[in-house]
Amino acid sequence: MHSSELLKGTLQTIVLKVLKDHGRMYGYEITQRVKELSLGSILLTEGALYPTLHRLEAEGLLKTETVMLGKRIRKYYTLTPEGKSSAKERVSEFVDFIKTMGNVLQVEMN
Amino acid sequence: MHSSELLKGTLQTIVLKVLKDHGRMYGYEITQRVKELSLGSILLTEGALYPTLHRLEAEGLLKTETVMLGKRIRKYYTLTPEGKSSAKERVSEFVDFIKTMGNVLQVEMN
DNA sequence: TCTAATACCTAAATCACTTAGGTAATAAGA
DNA sequence: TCTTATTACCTAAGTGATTTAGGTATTAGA
Repeated sequence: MHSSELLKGTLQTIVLKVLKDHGRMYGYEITQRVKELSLGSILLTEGALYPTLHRLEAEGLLKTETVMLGKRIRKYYTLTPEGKSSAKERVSEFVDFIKTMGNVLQVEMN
Repeated sequence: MHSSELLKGTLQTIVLKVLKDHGRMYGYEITQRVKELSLGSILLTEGALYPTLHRLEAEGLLKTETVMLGKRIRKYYTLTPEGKSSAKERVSEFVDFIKTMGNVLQVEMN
């Protein structure tokens, strides 16, 4: 049961931060890791994930490494230096956003 | 006005909760209140707000009262009982979402 | 053996929100 | 007093991230 509407706009932040914390990862692995970390509540769809990975790569935030496992292709993604600072920036943006929302909604979040 | 992308999906929650906390309000007043509470970082656009108010009303979460101030129209919105429970539900959904994001992004939010 | 899971991908459709208008009354300022 | 800013409502076309709905193919498990 994922928080559908609220999740919008967070995909890039999630991908960048998860890659920052776990290092080299491939697409499918990211979906599984996020599922784990969110206790099953965030299920990234591949239709959103892959285009996002490609976009982040095109923007120079990620670099790829294609590996063959037998006959199966696997594309590993790693943060570039710009990707790392972008990850940090996006997370702090998110934290700011949460603080602001805490004020607006008058809720304590801890 | 920073976190534009992150704000998506939060408009209904904001409107419902602000109305719950402040009682009877009109559209323009909501934009001003949210601006205040967010210290200027959340500026609701009227193009998003008014259709949202109309939708919430159509769904039975808000009821309206039109008042004439001299020659000027003002439409006050109040939560219906369903609106009140919906506000509570959406806020707790948001809090859950934040907790989940805290786990995924590995950040403490307090 | 055949289904589930792994693993990559694209593209049309969706829909909340932005952008860009519109009308009009009132307050403030030059 | 004229003009601009602010208040106050509204709609509709365009945008763009995400969903939905496909596609291909390998490997593990029942």
